[in-house]
Amino acid sequence: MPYRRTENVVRRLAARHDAIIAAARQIASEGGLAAVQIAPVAARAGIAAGTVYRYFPAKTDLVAALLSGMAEREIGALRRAAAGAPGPLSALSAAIMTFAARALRDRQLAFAAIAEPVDAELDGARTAFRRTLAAEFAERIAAAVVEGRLPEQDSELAAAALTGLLVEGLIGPLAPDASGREREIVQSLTLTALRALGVADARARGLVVQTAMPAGTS
Amino acid sequence: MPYRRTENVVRRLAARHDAIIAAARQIASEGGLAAVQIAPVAARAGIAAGTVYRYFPAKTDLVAALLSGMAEREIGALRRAAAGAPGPLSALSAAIMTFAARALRDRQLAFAAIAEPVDAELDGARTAFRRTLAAEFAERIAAAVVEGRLPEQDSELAAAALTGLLVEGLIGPLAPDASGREREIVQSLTLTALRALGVADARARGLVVQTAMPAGTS
DNA sequence: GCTATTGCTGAATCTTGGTTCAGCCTTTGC
DNA sequence: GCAAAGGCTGAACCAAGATTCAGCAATAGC
Repeated sequence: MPYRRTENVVRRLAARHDAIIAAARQIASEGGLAAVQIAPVAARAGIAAGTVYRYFPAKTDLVAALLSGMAEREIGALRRAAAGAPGPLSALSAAIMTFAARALRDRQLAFAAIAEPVDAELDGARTAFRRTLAAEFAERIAAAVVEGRLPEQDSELAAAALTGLLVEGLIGPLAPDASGREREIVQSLTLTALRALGVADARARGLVVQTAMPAGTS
Repeated sequence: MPYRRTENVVRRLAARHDAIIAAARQIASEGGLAAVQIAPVAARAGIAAGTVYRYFPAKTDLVAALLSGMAEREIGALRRAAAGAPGPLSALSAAIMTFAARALRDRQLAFAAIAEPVDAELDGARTAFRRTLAAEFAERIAAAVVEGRLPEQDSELAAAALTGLLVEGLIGPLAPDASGREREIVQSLTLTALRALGVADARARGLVVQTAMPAGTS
């Protein structure tokens, strides 16, 4: 019984799996989710179209893998940003600003992941992303409410509204052209977002200023 | 030269034109924009599929007609609601509440018109709707800012954010189930929206209370 | 080098749904 | 009732793109 799937092969398979997702991400970043088609992804990954199906049972699964990976990194970034904050309110503020800044950094990709119109099958994967994001916000809102730093409110509803506010203001079709004034937009929108949640004087409290447009990776 | 397109025929043609749009609206209201397909629309309108193309050059045009009609009615409703208000702030508040209440009344249709994922061709028609709505809000925000009733802000950006806030809170995939508590959600979201724009004490000022969930038509 | 096993290829197939059009039907004006 | 001019029909056509699969290639173990 020759051929026993050696360590070597396993590594190669895993690498290819990741290469496919990476190719999909690149393409999404350039042309949106609509451009994520099997043939181009395969071409970019340097394999044949049929091979994709040895790694993902259907295109939906590929997209789901791509998006869940992104969601994970995104949530991680929010948490890291919030972790250093002294209180629930500044943690929330940091999370909001981080999300905003990152979304503007790769707007096309963010649009693809969150807002771009796609057909129903893919939308499931997409909604999961949105839901994850909103859940993260909801938790922080609830925490701030409990500690009396925010007025009483339905944290789920508020988180949904917050997500919509940020998405539409940053990356939706109505969002203004941000090139060159990213920082201004991030600050302005964060201010609006915090006001929506019930922070009357975010600026005065120094919740909005301490930002740096991250330019790094991940 | 017989057949001269009599008044009678013209009426019938116009009626059929409207019937097609009406059929499309019904179907969208039941199954979303994705369900608006030529064959079902034709069937519901009582005509053959090919006939639709005698009235609309392409499906996109049918959808555009449907949406622009809806947008017109929607904007009209907002304006009527705002017209009776004593000042720019209460006009804005009335517009927001009206939009929210109407959206919840036919959520599926509102979702189809504003938020449902669709493919790119249709999205143009859809974005127009959204843009119209945001423009209406932007104007009212700008007016309130000029009169010093709202803090200085970029009214375009604020309007985009406001639209996103309302859409996601009311009809997007993250929106909570509203059945039975429409009024509560409308009020809560309006409060949040007004806070976002810089109204610290909307409730105290009586900007949020005077509502009636409209149950009528149009 | 040989063979069993697995991986890869990419052209052919399928599916979905918009769009077309040759032929039939209806209306008009006489 | 008749001819001309549209209008209507719906089956056939087409395009896009996901998915399949028979044949070829590579690898492991000997």
